[in-house]
Order: sequence, then structure tokens, then C-alpha cells
Amino acid sequence: MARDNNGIKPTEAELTLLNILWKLGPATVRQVHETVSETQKTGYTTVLKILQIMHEKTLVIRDESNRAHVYAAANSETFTQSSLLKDLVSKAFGGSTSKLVMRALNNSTSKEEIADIRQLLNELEQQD
Amino acid sequence: MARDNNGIKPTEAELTLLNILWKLGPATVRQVHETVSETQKTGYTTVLKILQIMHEKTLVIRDESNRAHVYAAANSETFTQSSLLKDLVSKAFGGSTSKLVMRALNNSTSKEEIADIRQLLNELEQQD
DNA sequence: CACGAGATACGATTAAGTTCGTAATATAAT
DNA sequence: ATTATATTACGAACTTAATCGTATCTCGTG
Repeated sequence: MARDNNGIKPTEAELTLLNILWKLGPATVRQVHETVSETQKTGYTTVLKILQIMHEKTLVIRDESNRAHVYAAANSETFTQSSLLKDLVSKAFGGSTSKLVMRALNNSTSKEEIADIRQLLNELEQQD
Repeated sequence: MARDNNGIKPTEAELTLLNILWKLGPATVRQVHETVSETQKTGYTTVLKILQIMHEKTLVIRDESNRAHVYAAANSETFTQSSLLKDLVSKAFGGSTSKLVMRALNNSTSKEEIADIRQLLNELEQQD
């Protein structure tokens, strides 16, 4: 039951295009291709093909009312980030989110970031 | 320069075996296969093959002095966790570790976990 | 209506990952 | 030594991902 949007992990190339769609909002293949071309050399039809595959996987939605189809991410950036985190937590941190968080904190964190995170912890603790 | 141990991202099957090696310590194919079989049905030669590939990639080291080769993870669990996190931060969080941390915290955290994390923040702030 | 630009659709290719069967090799037991 | 057993090595099959060339379609303009 309900394996729809959830449970689908975007590949690396797909995630690249999702990042662009989250930034641009709904966009044509041309627009996505132009943006991706700023940092990589990738053929137009490659971008098209990947978007088509993502559509089959329901990673994106597609408006076909105009000749140039308009694609948009099916899920929010936040939702996808959470999915990817859950995946990593289960595969590399034995299911423990706090272990992941602590490992991440040990990696790199400025004073401001620490302050931001402490602030969030306060809010979390007051909820519930 | 120095693309040795670093920079190699284990695949999903490889990560499964690494988790076992971290848990068992140095182990033969047989031992790894027995452990993996507790949760999945995977052929013996499949495990062998993956370990051989991991050896080529230098994800594991191998002691060939006995007939049954003994494999061990080339990198610590901590090191690998950090690598995977860096990868995810760059691909899905625009390079911001604190964004990842906050997203993870929003996902799920008990009171005890919050306390542990706050403790770590204190320690981090006092260093430097 | 025909044409050309710009779009999608289709199919082929290459590479990587996963799986496993079979062959070859080495060790232990009879 | 011969046989049985355990192990590694090899290579094939299948899948997914990524890339792109070519064919086809659509529509505005002359």
C-alpha cells in the first residue's frame, strides 16, 4: 500500500535535474538543459530522456498542454531530502538518526551553525 | 594526487558487506556469507565476488596467507560514514552540513537524543 | 499548403552493478 | 596416492543508469 511517490530514490543524474527544477520551478527541457549546461556538458536529448524516465517513475510531473512540455518536481526538496536521509540512516548508521547527526556535526560546523542548531533543539524540545 | 582510499563510494551491496566486516572484524568469505544470510538469501559466490571487487577498489584489505582469505574493511566505519555524509551534503543539501543536520533533526529525535546532541554541541563550541 | 525550426519519441550503445554457475585449485581424509 | 571437500577464480547473464544520434511529429510563417 502506497508505494507511490515515496520509496523511489532518485539516481545521481536525476537528483541533479531535481535540484534544477526546485530552483527554477516548472520548466521546459530547454530551460533545464540550459541550466545544467552551466556546469556540465550534457546533450539536450540526454536531459530529455532522463526527464522522461523520471516521469515514468513519477519523480516529476509533466504538463503536456503546450508543445514544449513543462516539467516540475513531484516532491518537495524537503521531502526528498528527508527520504535520502532516512535511506542513509538505515544503510550506514544502523537506523540511528542521532548517530548521523553527531557524525555530521563532527565533520564541519561553524559557530553560527552551532547556534542555529541549538536553537532548533530548543524548539524541538518544547514541542510535543 | 591521493585518490586512493578516499573518493571511492561503496555501492549498496558493498556497504552491506562493510557493515558486516565492521561488526565481525576480519573475516572469511564464509563468515561474511553466513552473517549476510541471516537477513538475505545471497549465494556464496556472490559474496565472494563482491569482496573481490571491493579488494580491487581497495575498499577492503585481504590476508591471503591462509587458504581461506581473510577480508577486513580498509577504512573505519567512522571514515566511511563521513564520506557518505559529505557526498549527500554536496548532492542534496547545496553543500550545507547544517541544513542536513536540521533536516535530520526534524525527522525524528527523542529527548535523550536531543540531550546527547546538545552535549556534543557544547563540546564542539569549547574546542578551537 | 509546404517548409523549416524546434520539440518529443525511439532505439542503440556503453558502463557499472549484481548475481551466480562452473572450472580450477588447494587442503584434508582415507 | 586418490578421493572428497572447501575455496578461489573466471566469466556469462541480466539489470539499471547514462548518453546520444536519428527519426518523427507539430506548428507557425511564408
